[in-house]
Amino acid sequence: MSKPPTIREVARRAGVSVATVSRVMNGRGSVSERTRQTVGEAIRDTGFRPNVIGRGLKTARSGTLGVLVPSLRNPIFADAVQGMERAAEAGGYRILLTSSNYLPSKEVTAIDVLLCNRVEGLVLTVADESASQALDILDRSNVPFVLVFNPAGCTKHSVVTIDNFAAARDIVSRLVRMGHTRIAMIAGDSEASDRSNLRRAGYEQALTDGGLRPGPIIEVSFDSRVLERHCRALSSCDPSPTALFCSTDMLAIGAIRGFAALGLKVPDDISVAGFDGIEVGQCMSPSLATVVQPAEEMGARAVEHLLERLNSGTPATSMTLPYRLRHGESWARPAREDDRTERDSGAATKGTIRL
Amino acid sequence: MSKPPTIREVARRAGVSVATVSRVMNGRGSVSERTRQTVGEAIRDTGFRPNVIGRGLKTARSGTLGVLVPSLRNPIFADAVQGMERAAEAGGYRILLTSSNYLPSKEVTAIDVLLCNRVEGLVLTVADESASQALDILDRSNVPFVLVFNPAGCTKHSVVTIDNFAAARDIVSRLVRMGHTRIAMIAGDSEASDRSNLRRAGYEQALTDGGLRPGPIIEVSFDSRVLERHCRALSSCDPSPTALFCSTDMLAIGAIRGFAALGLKVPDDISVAGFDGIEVGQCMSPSLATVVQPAEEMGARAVEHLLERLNSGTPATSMTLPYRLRHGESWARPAREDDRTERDSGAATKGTIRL
DNA sequence: CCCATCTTTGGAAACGTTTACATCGAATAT
DNA sequence: ATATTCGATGTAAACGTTTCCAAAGATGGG
Repeated sequence: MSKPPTIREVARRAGVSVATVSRVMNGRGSVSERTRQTVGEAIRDTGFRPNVIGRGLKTARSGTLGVLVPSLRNPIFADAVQGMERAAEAGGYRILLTSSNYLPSKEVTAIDVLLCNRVEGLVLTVADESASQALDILDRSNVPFVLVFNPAGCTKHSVVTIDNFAAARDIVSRLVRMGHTRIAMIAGDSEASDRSNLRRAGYEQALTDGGLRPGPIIEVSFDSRVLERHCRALSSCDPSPTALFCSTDMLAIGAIRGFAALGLKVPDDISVAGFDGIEVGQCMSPSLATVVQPAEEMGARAVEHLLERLNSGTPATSMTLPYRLRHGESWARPAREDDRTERDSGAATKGTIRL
Repeated sequence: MSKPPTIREVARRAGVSVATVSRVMNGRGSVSERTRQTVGEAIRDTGFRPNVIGRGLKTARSGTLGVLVPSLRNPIFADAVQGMERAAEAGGYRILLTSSNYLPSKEVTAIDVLLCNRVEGLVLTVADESASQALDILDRSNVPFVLVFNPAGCTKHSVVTIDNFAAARDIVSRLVRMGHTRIAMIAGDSEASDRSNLRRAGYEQALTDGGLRPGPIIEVSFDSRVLERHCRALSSCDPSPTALFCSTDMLAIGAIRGFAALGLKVPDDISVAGFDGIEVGQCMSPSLATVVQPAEEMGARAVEHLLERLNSGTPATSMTLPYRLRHGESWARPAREDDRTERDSGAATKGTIRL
């Protein structure tokens, strides 16, 4: 376990001072061609790798960005992190990765750890922007940060997001225009997510616009994978919904699976629409109709904006990227004639079901 | 942009020396209860956060682990990284994340960056263990590392993996026992992956064991998403295969999608089996029959083993975790009677097709 | 009451860099 | 030839910690 060589050993070997070696490495200051060569050889011979910790201490720059996401197990975040990594690498930065598992308490400790590591900036997704203790800490910290996915609530923060409300409204409107009248929703636990709330509001707006009543809404814990129970509850409503909007693709996929387990066919028996646009959605059968968030791009843009703030002092800015609807085989016009014509007949189950 | 407070300011505020503050923070050395209180208050008042860079320089410990994976866009790696993050956090370590996009050249530069950052250890997945320049660099570096997913080739490295050969053989044997006689394979670019090669070997072994000839093998670029072309090529073989084994779930999902686009039903017209066990596989319809790698656990175990080597000097060790077969709706007995009985009739297309 | 021991504390060096400043020789301008 | 400038290089301080060592005060046994 021999220690790696230091700049001092390189200097000794090249017969110059450490300052000169440093100048050669960073290309700053003037160095004669001859010494530049000599030093270069010494670096190669010794296998010297500059210690960025030592450098960071002196320059007060760590060269790292902190990233905090709820979980990499949801591809939407994995994709975003992939984009962040790409952009960070392009900018010469490294990524310190943490995850919160959707727990606000872990958000706080993670932020704390990242700040101790003197990340130069952060990109993060919090459960609820308006009530995040983690953001309070960050606000006090003087370290610039960019939120991803979180809605652009207040203008003082940099945010890269899409219009969750409009997107949800749009896709649910599609269902309405297809002729669906009883449209249910499965929403991720709303306490845990400001996004989920906005999507739910968009859903309700679309129904109102269409002269329909919000159908049953089922709230599920955020990382639910098994949704048979919830699907059963939906299908046993009378009359049962002909369409279902889920606040994330992961939930939508679970729901399609749940319906299948109950012997219900999607979209023949019920249409399903998701939200996120994760890649597997379009690879499965039926392919998932959904709102596509450009997750990887969002991650990349977030980092790019962060680096601009860091390097050029650009002010904090919010970016609302375009989303798009992706059509899929998971939705269709309702099968039965009466489902297609009936409007606001009043029988739809209302209110929120908690399971 | 005021600088964060340093230990010196805390010391001044508490009226003690920096040494004492350091002792309070680290709980080392003896400090009277009274000063411990005073210092604690000073820390809280100033909002002091110890600068781990300064600490790292002195202690020669960065508190970070480097992680290198091909891409987070494949959930198998995202899951593994999630496991690594969890284990690292539990051990008081941070994760420096890089990705290679399956490019050996990026593997090298990423490793270099991580070493400059003085990671205390690494967890990585390389394209090909036996020919990885990145591993050569690491071998020379004295920094302990653990491979994940890569086959346990030589014993000198720590590896956390499954038996790729046996797993592939087992799942393909299932297809054979179901009665399939013409079983094709779609394999990720074998130059890029030692795993893919092993899985292919397992596939061939299963067929040989069953007295069958290897069917057509199609090699595709590793990150292929669109597989219609390849599916078309398979279905136009005469006689066409009744089953398909894919070297990753992502490929299998793409293939199922591809067949659907051609109007072919899985498993009615062709059975499909995957490899990896990513979560979405069991949520889609048809659910994907596959080999399940415990990705998250593998990541966690890799980090745990690494930390043990780091902290207790445990020697490098290989860990081959159990895999399991997950049955799914994507496979079934072949439909036509002749497909079920025919053995080695010799008509199966042979050799590797490159698309 | 003194010496030995132990607890508590502070001073200062070190970790590996960068960089402001000083130095020195050579080249250019006058 | 001298003054001036400039290029190349070295010296040393600084970044924020930890930790070795010494010192000072407290405690207690004799």
